[in-house]
Amino acid sequence: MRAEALKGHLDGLLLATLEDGPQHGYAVKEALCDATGGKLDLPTGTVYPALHRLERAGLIKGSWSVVGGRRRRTYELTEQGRRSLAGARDHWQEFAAVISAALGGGPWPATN
Amino acid sequence: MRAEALKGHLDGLLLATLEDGPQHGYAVKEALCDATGGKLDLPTGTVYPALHRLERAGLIKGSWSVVGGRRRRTYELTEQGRRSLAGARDHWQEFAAVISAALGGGPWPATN
DNA sequence: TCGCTACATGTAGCGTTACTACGTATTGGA
DNA sequence: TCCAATACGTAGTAACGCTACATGTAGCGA
Repeated sequence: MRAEALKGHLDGLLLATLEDGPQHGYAVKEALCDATGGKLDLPTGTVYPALHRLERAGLIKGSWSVVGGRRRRTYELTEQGRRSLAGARDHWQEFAAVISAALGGGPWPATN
Repeated sequence: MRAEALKGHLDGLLLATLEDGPQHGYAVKEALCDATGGKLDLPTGTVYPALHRLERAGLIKGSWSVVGGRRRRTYELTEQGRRSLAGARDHWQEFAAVISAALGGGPWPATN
């Protein structure tokens, strides 16, 4: 699955991945891949810039560490990031309902 | 609702609007607005270029006419457009399921 | 020891696409 | 007469995920 259609939704996915505890960038990518059964295998050139963007926006907070000789940048949600994640979920619900309604052709539960 | 998050999904919506019969551009925009309870009120600067794009791609076919002194460009689905619409619906179902799974936090019926 | 793979991070430049802002023109109502 | 709605269009901008590349370590097999 191409992530091109993700435009505007990727941030929420990354935040959701960090919800259960701090992760470093590579682990976030892997977790996202696992959570979707390998259907969302994002290139690192997508993940890292997105994480930088989230950090600049104050939604996540990163810190360097070294594990097994490899440097890692571990990210965790900020309070603002947690609120943003809740907003992203609401937004997604509405977005999905709207698109499903307009796209039609399939029985999608538009009720919410 | 901003259409920014639409990236990659708008084409399918436009095709779906034309599925029940030919429409001119402005009517497509209005129909999309109605179908979503006013939540998807696209600017004309989004709709017209998108229709041109779809026509160039051979998914819709346009023809000029004059109604009530106003010129209209009426579009209808091509056979290729019909197939593309079916593909867009499939793609949306999978996309929505994947995002819902990864975003979590809400009971979304991933079964379909 | 050499080379490969996985891990781990990063940047530069590109392409797509929806957006804003504007321009043109007709009809019809205030 | 002015303005809103209808109806079409383009130019330029911005966002953002992508490709491609660069860097470096750890661990394994040949």
